[in-house]
Amino acid sequence: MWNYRLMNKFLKEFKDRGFFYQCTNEEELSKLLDKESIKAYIGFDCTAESLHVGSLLQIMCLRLLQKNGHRPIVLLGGGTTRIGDPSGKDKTRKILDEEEIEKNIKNIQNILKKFLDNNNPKTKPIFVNNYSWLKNLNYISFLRDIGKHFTINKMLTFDSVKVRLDREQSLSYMEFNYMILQAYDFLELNKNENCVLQIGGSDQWGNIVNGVELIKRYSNNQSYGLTTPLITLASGTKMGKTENGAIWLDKKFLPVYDYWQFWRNIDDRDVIRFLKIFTEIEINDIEKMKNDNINNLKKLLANKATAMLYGEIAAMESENIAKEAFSITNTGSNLPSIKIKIKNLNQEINIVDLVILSKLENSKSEIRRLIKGNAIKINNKLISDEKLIINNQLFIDNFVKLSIGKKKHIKIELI
RNA sequence: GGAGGGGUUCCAGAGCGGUCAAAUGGGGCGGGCUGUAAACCCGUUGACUUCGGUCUUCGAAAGUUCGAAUCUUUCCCCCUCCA
Repeated sequence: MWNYRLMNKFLKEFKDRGFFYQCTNEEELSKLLDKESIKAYIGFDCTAESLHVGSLLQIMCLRLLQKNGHRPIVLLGGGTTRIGDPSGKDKTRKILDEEEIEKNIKNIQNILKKFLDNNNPKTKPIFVNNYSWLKNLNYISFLRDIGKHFTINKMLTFDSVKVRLDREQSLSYMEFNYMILQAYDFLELNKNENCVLQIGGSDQWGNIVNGVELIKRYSNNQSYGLTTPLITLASGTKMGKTENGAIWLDKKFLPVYDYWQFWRNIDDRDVIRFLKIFTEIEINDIEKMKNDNINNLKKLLANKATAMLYGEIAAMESENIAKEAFSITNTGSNLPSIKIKIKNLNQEINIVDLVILSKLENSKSEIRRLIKGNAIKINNKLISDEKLIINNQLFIDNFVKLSIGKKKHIKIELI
């Protein structure tokens, strides 16, 4: 009996770190990975202009492949995004126009490049866009060559389809075809790039298996599928989206400091698990840390995760900003700043209007409520009067520190 | 095609002529406790306000009424059952 100790190094780490959910044939895949350097692909959806932490696990998989000498293929779903994956979706998504998709692809590709090693010729990522082969498909020949390998009977049993049918939510023929197209992508990459493995989230299992089977039937080649679990937070919610918006992997949409804070504020129960998944600290070292001070571990997580995307310096800066923001003795000269024109201040300004200018809040009622709830501070001093007039004298070296609640701190600077 | 049920504030879901900016729960936000955690407790959750009020909301439009989320008409959309 084949056992864990004989497992391939990549696969072992994949499991140890908590990336593993299902595999089409673990033993064979392990042997193959031992024998040669392979190409594996992960597909990314291009419905949004950027990726968010929900995709980070897949990105870590790509890095792990590289680390073990395998070559990742990044498939940007330029074609399939035009269709929309029904998996996990209640309703048909709105269909994006061409320009938007092209823009998204470009942006997403840039993000991925930041995470990957683009220099080693052996493991350098290959970026492909499935639109390049899907756009020219001939319907009749596609049905004859590919369509004949799929039975409706089986397609109807897939979760993505079943859920929609069970709830009597309409599923368009277009979306119904998504799984065939994804299977076809795998076949295409298998033929042209000799790609033998597809990795994806657990919700992609059905689509991945379809690909493996299609390849088998069409060209009698063996290929493999590997899925990762859906990462949830201890609080039970899906990772990646908060009330205030998604945790984007792009500073255009989420400032570096906020990204750092996201990791810094992770639930205690998630810290060790996330260190394994989202950092590349050796597993053994993480095991040893289990009893370390939890807040230091969170900082470590925040620093490592931020450094991976934005570099060590940016991570350090974020840590320093946090130190300032949360210390009461400091007025926080390095805090993120909002610049307002001196003439807007016009000698004096009402506190409520000042907060509006800071753009941290956009409703005056809300600001008044916050003041009543002891949430607003200027230079660390609690504001209790909503009619307070702020004048130049409060500005030290031309700035004031404005705090809303415990976590939002900025510097307002006069220019 | 026939017969019914429904669309309410971020979500779920009450209300069914005035006391409704709309119960309750969830979520969010803020405060307390702490550790920038969890749990728990408290407050808050349309906008503007000279804090007296004012304005905009209950699928859309028109109407009845002193007064409508609540009644009428038309329209749009969703669901259940039958064919």
